[in-house]
Amino acid sequence: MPEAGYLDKLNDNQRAAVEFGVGGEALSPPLLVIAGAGSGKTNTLAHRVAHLLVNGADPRRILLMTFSRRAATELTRRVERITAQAMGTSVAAEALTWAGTFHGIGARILREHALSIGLHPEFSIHDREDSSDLMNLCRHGLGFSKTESRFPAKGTCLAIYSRTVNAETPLGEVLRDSFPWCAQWQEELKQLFGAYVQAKQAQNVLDYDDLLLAWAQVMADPGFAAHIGGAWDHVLIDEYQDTNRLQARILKALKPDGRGLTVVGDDAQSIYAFRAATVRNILDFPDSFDQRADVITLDRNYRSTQPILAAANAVIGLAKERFTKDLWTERASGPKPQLVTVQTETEQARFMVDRILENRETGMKLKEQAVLFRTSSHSVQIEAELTRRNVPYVKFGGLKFLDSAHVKDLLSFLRLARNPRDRVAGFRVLQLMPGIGPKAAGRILDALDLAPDPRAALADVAPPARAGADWEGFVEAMSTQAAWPAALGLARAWYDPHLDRLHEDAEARRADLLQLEQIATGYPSAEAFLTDLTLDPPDATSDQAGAPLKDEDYLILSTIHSAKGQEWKSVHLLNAVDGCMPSDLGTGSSHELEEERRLLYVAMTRAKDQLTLGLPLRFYVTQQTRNGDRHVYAMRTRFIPREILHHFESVHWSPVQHGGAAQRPSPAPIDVAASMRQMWS
DNA sequence: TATTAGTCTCTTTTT
DNA sequence: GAGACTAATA
Repeated sequence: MPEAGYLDKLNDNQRAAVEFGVGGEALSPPLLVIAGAGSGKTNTLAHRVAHLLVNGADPRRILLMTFSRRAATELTRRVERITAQAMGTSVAAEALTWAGTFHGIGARILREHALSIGLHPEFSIHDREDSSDLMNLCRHGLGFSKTESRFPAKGTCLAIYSRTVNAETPLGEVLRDSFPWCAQWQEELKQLFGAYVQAKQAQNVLDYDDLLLAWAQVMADPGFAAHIGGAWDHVLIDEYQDTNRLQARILKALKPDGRGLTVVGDDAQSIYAFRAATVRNILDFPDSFDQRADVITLDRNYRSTQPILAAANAVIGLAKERFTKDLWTERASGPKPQLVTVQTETEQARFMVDRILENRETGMKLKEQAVLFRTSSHSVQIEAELTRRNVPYVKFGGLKFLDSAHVKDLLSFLRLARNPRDRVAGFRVLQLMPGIGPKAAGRILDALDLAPDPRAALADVAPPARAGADWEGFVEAMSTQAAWPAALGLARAWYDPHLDRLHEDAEARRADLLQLEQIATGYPSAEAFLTDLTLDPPDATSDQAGAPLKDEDYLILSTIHSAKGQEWKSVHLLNAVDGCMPSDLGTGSSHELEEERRLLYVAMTRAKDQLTLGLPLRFYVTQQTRNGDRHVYAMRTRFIPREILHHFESVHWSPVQHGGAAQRPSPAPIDVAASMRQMWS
């Protein structure tokens, strides 16, 4: 009998979730764990996996699907620790080979079985940007860019396509419910999507949706489904409230009777409906198998103090529909969350940074604090203030490393070298050379398309006169077969002169590319590198003020979406005003409005000890400049109405009382320290 | 045909 | 304040 002491620290419900159905003769019946914010969800899930291992489960036959790769890594790390404690020897985390996101696992399965399901094993994966570029090519090809009244933009087309696929809903319904202003284009869109799918197949590429769609489609074959599903005894899914119908269908096909299946989630934290996630998945889960799934609820919160939790409960308590109970905690002491009224966003930024540095003086590290916001662009003011006062920070969400032009250029070259039929990559790369525009690029790609061996055909292509010497270098770089990771060095050597010509700030961008090469050396192959980079791009861009070193202390800035699953001692939420929370784009249907409410709830429940909501009375809007006034007078968010205001402490702050607005605020202590260190480093 | 300058619209959250 | 499309120019 294995040592069971490792379960002692769990509470009764957590323990029930961990031990449910483990150790019996058969696989456990389906289990749904409703885990409220801060209820020890990850810990419970990790313990359940560890408990399975301790009871003899084979780690290679466990499938763990989480929302992000970061979550998967964290989970496997904890499993390793717990098993080490329980069994003395550690089950190597590498043995848990099947841990990742739905998309990541899908990509892996499709690649492994590519030949038997009619896919090319070297297919490339398009990220959203690439996908909308391809959609745009199709859109032009069909002549929809020249319609009399304006045809939906490429991004909108892709969003509509993506929703029909992920929600498994007919186009007509999607248009009616989510994109009513595009409803007149139904026939054209249908035609466009047909062309888009054809283009993807001809070019040997899959987009994000295909990773799920193709997976789901091969699972429709009972023999194949049994083969794939039989590879795992236990399937555990985290953040189940953020899965969509397509994902639910895959899950059902993997484990038709639900045995061995565990899903964990919290309907109050469902914030990805815009990506076709539906809370119905979690609500309908118990009844979707012959044997009804058991439900275990974790409602004890270990994270936040009572006043913070009370305020969060009050906010979510006003939701129209709700299925989980209020959370409770024994962390009684602590101040109420503060609602801080300031005049402008600039003042808000100044106040927040003051508060953050005050906290730091009392011993709270920057890393233990975070600034959260609804929209990536809301952070510009605070970023400026942090830079001015020399406070290091890292921003999550918003612009990614991969979104910058130079990184995309280089990766496109790499992709084109692997897969010369990848038209999006080709279109981009060719136009980097002077004298080649859309027309010439299209002509060259057409020639490659017709050739049986596109790589060889490249040498025969007549280059446009003006491309000249650049063209020769390009053909040479394309036809050189280099081993990995030397191939990336080769690509960079090719790109280098173009970088100088195209960008003013070539030096900064060159540093990014060097960093990319560093990352690349950690991967065994170009495929693995490109796939990983597309499915799980690095968050931070390096051109931000002093990209902090790993061991240095830095503040976290994050969108609320990217803050999922995290926690900090002190959380500062920007712009708790109507128009930002809820976003004025998200107030269309009550459906969307409820999601915005949950978003506020998620933000508030990230805080352990201190929660501050900023309330600028006036903020600038970039919208509706034609109406003249560049700013708007804001109201407190509608999600904190007067009835629940007593859960908060209202504060007015103005720079005059706090050191004076006229004189320059004296530099913060950290400023001095940092610059002194810099003198000698 | 490529490039540039100028006018227009739309602006979230992410795998 | 950027991307998309158009018109004018090299």
